[in-house]
Amino acid sequence: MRLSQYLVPTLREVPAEAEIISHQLLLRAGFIRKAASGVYTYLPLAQRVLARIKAIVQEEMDRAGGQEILLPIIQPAELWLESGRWNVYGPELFRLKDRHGRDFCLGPTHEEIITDLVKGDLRSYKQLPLLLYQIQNKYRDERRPRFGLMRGREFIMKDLYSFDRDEAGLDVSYRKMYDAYTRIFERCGLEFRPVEADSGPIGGSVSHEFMVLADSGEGTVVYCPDAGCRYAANIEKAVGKPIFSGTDEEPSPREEVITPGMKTVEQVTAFLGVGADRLVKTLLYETPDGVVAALVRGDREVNEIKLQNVTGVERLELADAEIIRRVTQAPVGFTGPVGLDVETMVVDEEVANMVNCITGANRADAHYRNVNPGRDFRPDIVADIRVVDEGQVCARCGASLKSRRGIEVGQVFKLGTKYSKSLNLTYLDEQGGEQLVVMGCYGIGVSRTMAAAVEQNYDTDGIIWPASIAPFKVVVVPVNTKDQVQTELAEKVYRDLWAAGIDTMLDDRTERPGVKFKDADLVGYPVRVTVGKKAADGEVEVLRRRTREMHVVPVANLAEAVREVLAEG
RNA sequence: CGGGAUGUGGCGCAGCUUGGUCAGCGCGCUUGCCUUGGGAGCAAGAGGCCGGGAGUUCAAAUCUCCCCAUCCCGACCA
Repeated sequence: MRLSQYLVPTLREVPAEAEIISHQLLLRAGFIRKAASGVYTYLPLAQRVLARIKAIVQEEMDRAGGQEILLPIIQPAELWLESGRWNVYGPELFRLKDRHGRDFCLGPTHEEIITDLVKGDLRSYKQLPLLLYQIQNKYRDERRPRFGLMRGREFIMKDLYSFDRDEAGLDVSYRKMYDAYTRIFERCGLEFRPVEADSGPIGGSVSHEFMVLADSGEGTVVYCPDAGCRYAANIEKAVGKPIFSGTDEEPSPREEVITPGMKTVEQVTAFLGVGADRLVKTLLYETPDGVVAALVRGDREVNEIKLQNVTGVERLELADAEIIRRVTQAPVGFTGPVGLDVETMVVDEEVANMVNCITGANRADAHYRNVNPGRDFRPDIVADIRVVDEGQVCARCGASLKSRRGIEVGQVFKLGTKYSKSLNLTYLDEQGGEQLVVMGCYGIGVSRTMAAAVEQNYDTDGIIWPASIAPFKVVVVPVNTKDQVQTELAEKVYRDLWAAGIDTMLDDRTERPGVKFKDADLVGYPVRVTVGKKAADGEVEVLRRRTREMHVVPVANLAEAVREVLAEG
């Protein structure tokens, strides 16, 4: 391609709307333009990067036995009504009507339509396992689109669905996908980590997320630094070793202490001169099934996802002051479990084993000392409901946990029979018996992966594409366009590189060299071939974008030299 | 959906408090000259219903009201 004719509208200044690096650089380097909030046009360079990522995904899906299909983006409401998600999905579902007033939606995901497809054509165990996938635009009317491609309303995603005859089959499919994902992100040149994840509203038993490590990530990965342990989980899911405090004491009689205006853990611990680990925080949550109390140690936070999982409630919202007053007869800050009347009392495992702890007294300006679980209050559920973050202790090996920010680029789920049961997806086994299909689903955010790659590969001058997904591997820059020797050699070099099978851009614009160098850095071609003064001697410079290592190479050896640099990523 | 902010040539912004002389700056773009190893210089140009509507006024980018769009901060997800 010739840059003089190729649409790469680079910007010198950072567009005001872009906050994070990938958004800024993709706009500045001429990869994307915004069409509407959370909706982007992919210009030629971006389209090429996406094509490379997709190709890697396709190769690995096919290698694992996947078969690619293309599903409709416009989906009829009937399927969604049948699965119940037409109402459950809420305002995030893009809905539309046709001219007859019939309801449709733009697919945010494809479980319904693919299950419907398989239901129609799957009869026998002989057809299993079946792995079907598609790569296409998906739509979610996000509350708040942000960070450019990271959280768009239109985005490109790969989804694979696995259909197996039993759990053992699902295990095999899941493993295949897990391995395929590892290969995909490795091939994309990303530093990532597979982590245990909560399966959330999609449901199912086991789930892993693939997180690209980057400070701009919206998620947090908690991991064990011990090389032999390798425990890693999303903070939503992470478990730690429970630490029991004060267990060496004998239970003492409960007593009330006056704590005027002491509403926060800090205030109470400072006032009473004890550590926060001796306090119990009691938080009230409003749910469709009534008020839920959640008890964690004073120095812990409640993990609402864990809480939701153990209580099984559909929604969960921190209670407001009015509800707290109604339930506890006290203002915010003095809630405690003693004599508390709630629908469900969930107690963190650390709290359940505490001796002589301090809690609110459900009375303004008062706390209790020497409260003892079991004796002074009775938990309905004892479970791990606390946030486990950096500094806590690894449940497996006892090391001190670390955490990092991450961008979720993929997630794999074991769905089991959740969907096949509700949609009655069955097959006939060898005995002619009807069996539920066991399913899994596996997603990769393709457009998000492109953005994540930028978040991880840039410097002050621009993007540094990993060679495997770069839009072009090489840019050829003649320094002086008035110098015929240089321009002719650049043309030859350009043709030679293409002939050698290396995707190359020729910067044939009549710009001064500085402009072309700046653009080359910004766009992020992994290799720059500079045709300058040494052109007369048949020599050019090969510059590696990432490290700025440069060597002078005779044109005859150029393709080989370029390949060597590219092999380094 | 709550909270905050912003909308002025392609991009980045000033002007708004104190209505009039206010349509302006830098970058980019076009043409010419010049220059050619890190976003050069000179000169001449093109380009804007000041987000939209309604009002106030002799007069509105500027004041008022309504709407729209966009971005940032909090609860969800790839």
